[in-house]
Amino acid sequence: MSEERRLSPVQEKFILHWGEMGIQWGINRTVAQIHALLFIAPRPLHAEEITETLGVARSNVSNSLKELQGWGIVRRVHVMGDRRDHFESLKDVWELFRTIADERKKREVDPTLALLRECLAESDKALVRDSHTEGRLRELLVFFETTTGWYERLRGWSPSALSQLASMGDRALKLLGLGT
Amino acid sequence: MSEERRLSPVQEKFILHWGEMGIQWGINRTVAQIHALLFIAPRPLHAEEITETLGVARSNVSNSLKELQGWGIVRRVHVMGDRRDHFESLKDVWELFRTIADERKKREVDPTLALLRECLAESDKALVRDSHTEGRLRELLVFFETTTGWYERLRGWSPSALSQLASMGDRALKLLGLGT
DNA sequence: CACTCATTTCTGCTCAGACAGAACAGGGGG
DNA sequence: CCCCCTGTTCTGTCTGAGCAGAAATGAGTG
Repeated sequence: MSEERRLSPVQEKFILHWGEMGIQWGINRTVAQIHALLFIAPRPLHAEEITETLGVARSNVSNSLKELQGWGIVRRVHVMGDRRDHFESLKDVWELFRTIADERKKREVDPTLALLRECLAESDKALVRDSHTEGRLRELLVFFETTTGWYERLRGWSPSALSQLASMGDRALKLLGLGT
Repeated sequence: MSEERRLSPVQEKFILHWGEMGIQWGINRTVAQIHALLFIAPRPLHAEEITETLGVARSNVSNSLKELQGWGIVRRVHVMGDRRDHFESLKDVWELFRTIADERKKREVDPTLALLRECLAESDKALVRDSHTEGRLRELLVFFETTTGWYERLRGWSPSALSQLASMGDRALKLLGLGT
């Protein structure tokens, strides 16, 4: 029973903060906390450990883990000699955030693109044209198309390439003849 | 009374979608809907119009407008010969999202950076070092430092420079000798 | 084939955030 | 100077997400 792994003050602080951050970004607090715990855990944890460590109900942990797996940032692993499922987070930070970004794009940006195209199509065949609204929506569409196109190219680049590019800063722009 | 401006189906569709999107990103539905309405409105609207158009309480509109102003994406304007406050959204899409990104960075990313540094500092002087947690947090810190540094450089660039860079795609990388 | 252990699903409760309506404040204009 | 128009703040209600505990499912073992 109760291996009772106590969190260090630093760990607790981080997990609590991560939970609050989650809320700001539309992610359930417990889900975010569990992810934070798995992220700093030195080994895969099983549900019972999570339950005890965070003080939430087992069912809550179960559902939250399912959601995290749905996001693709937590996966089930098996530990030899233990029947229980264990869970671990993606550990590579770049991969982690790329995965989250991919998923958010799929869930939120793509449907928005679809909706904007739909709206513009309907607007086209409407009896009373509303060119102002149309213009606004078109600008939004261009924005999302441009940025997602950009993201899709970027996401394939290696972290090192990205960070090199970042560290080059404005020099990169000059090289490319894109100075402001 | 009741100028009763009715929304077109397209407008309604867009506003409702924008509201749902808001929720996904941790923004109140009504707040997002009001923003959507102001974004597509051809002229500044006063609170009463918003109340009627969206069918929400006046107080709700008042508070939501205050929040939108806090985000810096809606501002009060005065219309000649009308004592009532009128409100309009930022119309330039790039500026709009840059403003939102700036604000989210200030509210969420910067505090996270501060917290991670705090955690690492505390971890440094702890009696029992937890090098694993420390490592994870350090990686997160590097990630946030890198990406925010990158954002801070990028945010000054003109939309046209950004879209040119995007359209260049991988060629840009090759030019910079950063190919994967 | 029953029993145990692990996990998921179901059910109902709880509470925080969202909201409406009322009360309040104030500032022009008649 | 008073009253009306506009906007804000306050207060109570309500809804839905979040959650705990119970029940159900399943999987492995003796």
